[in-house]
Amino acid sequence: MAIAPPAFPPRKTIVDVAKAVGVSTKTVSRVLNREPNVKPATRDRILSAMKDLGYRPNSPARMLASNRTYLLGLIYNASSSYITSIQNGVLAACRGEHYDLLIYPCRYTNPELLNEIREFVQGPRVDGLILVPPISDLEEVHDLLLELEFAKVAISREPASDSEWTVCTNDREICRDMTRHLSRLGHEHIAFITGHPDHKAMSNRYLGFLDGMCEAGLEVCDSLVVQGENTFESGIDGAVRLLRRKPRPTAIFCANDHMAAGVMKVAHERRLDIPRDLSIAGFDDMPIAARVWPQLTTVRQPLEEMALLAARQLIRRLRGEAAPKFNKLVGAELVIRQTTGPAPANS
Amino acid sequence: MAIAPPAFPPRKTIVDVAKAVGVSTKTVSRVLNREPNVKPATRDRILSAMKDLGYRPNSPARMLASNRTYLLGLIYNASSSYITSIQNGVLAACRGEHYDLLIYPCRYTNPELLNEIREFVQGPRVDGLILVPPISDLEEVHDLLLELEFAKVAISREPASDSEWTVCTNDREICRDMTRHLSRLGHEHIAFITGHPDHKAMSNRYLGFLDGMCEAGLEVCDSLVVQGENTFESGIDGAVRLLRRKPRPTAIFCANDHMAAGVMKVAHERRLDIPRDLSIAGFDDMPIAARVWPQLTTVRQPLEEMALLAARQLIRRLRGEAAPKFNKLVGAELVIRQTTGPAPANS
DNA sequence: CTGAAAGCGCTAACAA
DNA sequence: TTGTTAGCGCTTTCAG
Repeated sequence: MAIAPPAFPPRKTIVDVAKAVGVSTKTVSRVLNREPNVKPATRDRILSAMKDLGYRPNSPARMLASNRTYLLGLIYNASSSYITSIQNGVLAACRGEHYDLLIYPCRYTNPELLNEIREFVQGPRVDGLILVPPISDLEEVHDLLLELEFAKVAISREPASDSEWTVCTNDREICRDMTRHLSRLGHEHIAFITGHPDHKAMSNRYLGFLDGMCEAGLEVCDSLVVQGENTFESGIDGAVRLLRRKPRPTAIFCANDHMAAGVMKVAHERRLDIPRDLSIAGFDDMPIAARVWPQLTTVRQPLEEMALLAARQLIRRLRGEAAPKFNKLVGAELVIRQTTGPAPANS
Repeated sequence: MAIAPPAFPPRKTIVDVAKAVGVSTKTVSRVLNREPNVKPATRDRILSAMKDLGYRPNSPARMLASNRTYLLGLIYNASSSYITSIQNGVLAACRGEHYDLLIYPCRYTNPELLNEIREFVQGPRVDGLILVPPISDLEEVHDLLLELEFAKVAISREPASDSEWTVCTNDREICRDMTRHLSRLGHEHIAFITGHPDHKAMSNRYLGFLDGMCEAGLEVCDSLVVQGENTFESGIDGAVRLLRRKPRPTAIFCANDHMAAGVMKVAHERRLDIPRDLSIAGFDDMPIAARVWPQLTTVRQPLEEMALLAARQLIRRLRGEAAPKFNKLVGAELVIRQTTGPAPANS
C-alpha cells in the first residue's frame, strides 16, 4: 500500500559481508561498532568487503537490537531565534559519529510541556537530549528527566547539582566588561533593559551590569533599569520609558540584541544620533546586529561551539566513555561596533 | 557498556496489549496503523487497553518490520536564514502523523553534495525528502533522487516534469505588483538588485520587475540593474554602484531583504532620508525587515505554510494516499511599510 | 580473538 | 473481521 523505499539491487546485509569474508556476523558487527577484539587483519578485510559490496548498515535494525536510536533530541522554544546556531553545533558533533538530530520545538509556557517531553523521550526515538534556554531553566524539566534517568546536557544553565551536565558562558563577567567599556567612554547615566525574568542567563547579565557600575563607582539609579521581555517590542517600550527619565541616560545596555534593535528604532524616530546622543549595546550578536545601522555593539556568545561541546559530550556519555562531571564554561567576547561612543560633553 | 535508555517498569509491547484484550498481535498492529478491517468495538477495547497499560509503540521495531522510518529529511543549505520557518512548517505537518524530522544542512556548492545526499537517503534513515532552494534548484539532485526512486517534494521550484511535486509562490506576479506600487508612487528611475544567479526563484523576481516596468511604461535602464548575491554585503555593493548612476534611481527594489538591509545601510551613511530621498523594497519579510529603521517594505512569502503543505503531501504519498500530481501555488503578499514613499518632486 | 543461536517488537503474507 | 507464522537486520548472550 505505502510506497516502500526501493531496494534494487537488494540491499546488502552483514550476512553478505560475513559470507564474503568468511567470518561470522558477529565479527562484522564488531567492526561496525568499533568494538575491540578483532584482529586488525580481519578488520581490514571486513572493511574492504563492506566497501566492495556497497554495504550500509540498516539503522532500524541496529536500533531495535541495541535498544538505541543514535538520535539526539533538541528541545527548544519555538520562537527562539538562536536555534540555528545551536542546531549547527549539534550537527557538527553528530557528523562522523553516526548520530543524527531530531528537533523538537515547543512552547516553554505550554502547561502540557512536561507531557510532551515525556512522550518525546519515551517515543522512544532519541537516546539523549540537549536543552537550551528558556527550557533548560525549568526545574521541572530536569526533574522529569532525572526521574526517567534520561541522558541530557543543558546549555546556558547553572548546574543545580554536581552530576548535572552543562555548558555555559561567562555572562556576568562579560556584561561587567561591557559596562566598563561604556563607563570608560565617559557615560555616567547608563540604563539597562533586563531580559525576560524566566530566563536565568538574563539575570546574570543584569548582575554583570551591576558589577560594572559598582566597579566604575557609578550609581545604579532604579529609574534607569527597566524590565524587558527579550522582544523587539519590549525594547521599544523600554526605550520610550527610559528616554523620559531625567537625567536622560546617555547609554542603554540591553540584555539582548532584539531589544537593542527596538531601542535603536526609538532613537532614530526621535532623531537622536547614535552614538553621539545615545550609545546602545546589545547581547548575543544575532545576525541582525551587524545589519542594522549603525552596526550594533554587542556581545558574542559562541553558541555553535557550546552546542558542539554539549552534543559531543552527550554522545560520549551514550557510548559510556564520559567522565562523571561536565560543566564547561566558554568565553563570550565584546564586539565593539558603531553604536557605542563617547558620552555627550554636556551630560 | 553504553548507557541504555532505562526501561523500568519494562516496556509494554503489542503482545501485552493483545493478551490483555484477548486478540492477536496483528489486530493490535492494525489499530496502531489505522488500518481498516477492525470492528469499532474491538478497536476501542484495544485503544483503552493501550492507555491502561501505558503502551507506546517501539519505533525501531516498526521501522525494521515495515521498512519505513517515519522520518522526513530536510536538506538545506547551511547558511539559509529562512530555514526556521521551513522547519516549523514541516514539523507542523508531522505532528499527529507519527512522523518526525531529520534535518540535514549542507553546502550547495560542495562537490560532494550528491554523495552526501545519496548517503543520507540510503542511510536508510528517512522515508522522504523535502528540498528547499538553492538545493531544490539543482537538477543533479532531482536526477539522483529520481534514479533512486526516492520520494521528494521541492519548495520554490518550477516542476521540470508533470510528475514532480512542488510548492511555489507567485514570485513573478508579486514582483510586478511591487514594481507597480513603486511606479504609482511616482518613481520612474527604479533600480533592481537581482538575486544570486544560482537561485531560480530569484530570476522570476527579476522577470516580475520587468513586467511591472513594462506595464508602467517605464524604461528598464541596464545601468539600473545590478547583480547581487543575496547577501547583506552584496546589497551594499549594489547600492554603492547604483547611487553613482545618473540619473540616480529614486527607488531600489532588492530581490531579498538582506540586500535591502545593505542598501539601507548605504543610504543612511550618505544621509539620504528613507523614503523621502530614496525608496527601498525587499523580498521575503525576514524578521529583520520589521526591525530595521525605517521598517522595510517587502513581500511576504508564506514559507511556513508552503513547508506544511509540502510535508503533508509527502506524508500522504508515503502512505500511498496521494494523488499523482501535486504542484501547489500559494500566494505571496505585499507588505507595505515605511521604506517606500512618493518619488522626490525634482526627479 | 571468534562464532552460534536467540531474540529485539513489530508487520507482511497468507489463511481462516 | 481476525489470526498464524515468518521474518526484518542487527546485537547480544554465552561458548569456544
